[in-house]
Amino acid sequence: MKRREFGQYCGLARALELVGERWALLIVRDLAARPRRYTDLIEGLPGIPSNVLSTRLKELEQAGIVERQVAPAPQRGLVYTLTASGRELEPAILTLGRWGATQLGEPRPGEIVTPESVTMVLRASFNETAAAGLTASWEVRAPGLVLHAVLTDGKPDIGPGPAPGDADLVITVPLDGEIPAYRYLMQAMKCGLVELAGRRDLLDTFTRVFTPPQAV
Amino acid sequence: MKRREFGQYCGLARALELVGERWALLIVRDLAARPRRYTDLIEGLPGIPSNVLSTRLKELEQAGIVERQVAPAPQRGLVYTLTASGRELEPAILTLGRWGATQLGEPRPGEIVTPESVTMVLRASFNETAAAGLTASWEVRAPGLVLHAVLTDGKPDIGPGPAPGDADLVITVPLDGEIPAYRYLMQAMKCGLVELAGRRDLLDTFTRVFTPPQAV
DNA sequence: CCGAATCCGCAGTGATACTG
DNA sequence: CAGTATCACTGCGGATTCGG
Repeated sequence: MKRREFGQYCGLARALELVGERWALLIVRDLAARPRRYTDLIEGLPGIPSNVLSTRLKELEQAGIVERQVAPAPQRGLVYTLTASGRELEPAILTLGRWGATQLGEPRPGEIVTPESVTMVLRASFNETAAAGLTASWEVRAPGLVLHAVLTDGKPDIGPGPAPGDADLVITVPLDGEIPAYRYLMQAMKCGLVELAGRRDLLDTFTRVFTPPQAV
Repeated sequence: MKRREFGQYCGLARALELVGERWALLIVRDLAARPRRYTDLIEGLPGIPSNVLSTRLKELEQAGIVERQVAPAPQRGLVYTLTASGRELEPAILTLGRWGATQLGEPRPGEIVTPESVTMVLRASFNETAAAGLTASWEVRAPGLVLHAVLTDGKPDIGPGPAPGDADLVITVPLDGEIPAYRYLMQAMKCGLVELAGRRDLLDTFTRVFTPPQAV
């Protein structure tokens, strides 16, 4: 399985050799949100051919970016996880995603939103300065979507699924239809078109902490 | 020329649709260093097929990332430049390149280094904190390579070619052979195996300003 | 059901040659 | 110098099949 090379001794070229193939960075993004099984990945990557996913996972495993593990406690089966160097890709993914977000425009027909993509946008929108020193937890709910964001002394834990323990504030965005994109979630929050349960004063904190300095 | 899509309303997916095709980000990297002509690009991207370069440039132009211009003063001809949104890709390129640099290992046989790639590594290595408030200029020379780095009150101008005006310090790295990779340049500087012309005290400043906090 | 492997048609790519 | 043109090849997309 000889991989195609760029012939340059350059960090960018090497990065593209390792994660530049089609679908590769999207797979890493999904795994950065949380460990996933093969079929979870298929579901979160609309239209990926199963043979391509299989090939990418092997390449990423060989590159030391992805690990294949037997799932721990309840559900057994195989899960794919990022290794340490895979996790170090997160800043690159977030930075590239921030740029892409400026090019998004309106959703095109058929384009979907997944919990993993919203998770990464939420991480990309995290404003370290605004969060400094804060401790609080939120749970965001919308159709097909539950996310948690926990701040511990300014350090974020942002991911899909409910907050561990009880969230200080549960924000429910009462929209219809499919999973809404992050921008529509934030729009609803800033207009107050949300249902709150818990410390209502933390809604404003949330929008400030999850709006990047340069805006998305 | 229908472009392949990922079917996700997500910044990362959109970014990959726009600059995820083979060679695209390397072309953007070369143009981020300085405007280049078609044949300059061919020369700086070892092994790129000319038809692929041609196709990519058209796609990038249509995406509003690259502009085709008639060269200004002396040499006439066509040059390709980044648009504003193309220039906004630079943080993403630098971040991805920093990750790739951690995966580089030793140069593989036949891998080359180009002035554009070294320029981008120099920009990626810039340490804003260490540079704060400084004003100074350097010129780095090595076989096949001349770079300038100008600091004005902490603001960097880093690119290929000699410094505008006279550099405060000219650092010549006396190596043989092809263009050396950035890491070898820095190694030589930190060991003092360089020739200096100008304010010799600025050598140490240079190595501090161009070593990122987490090291490359 | 999960986790793939296999087969096929086609589009994107690589290599080379050629042209305004 | 700045690209087209041609053609072989391979990776990708789509579907189906297969073993645990």
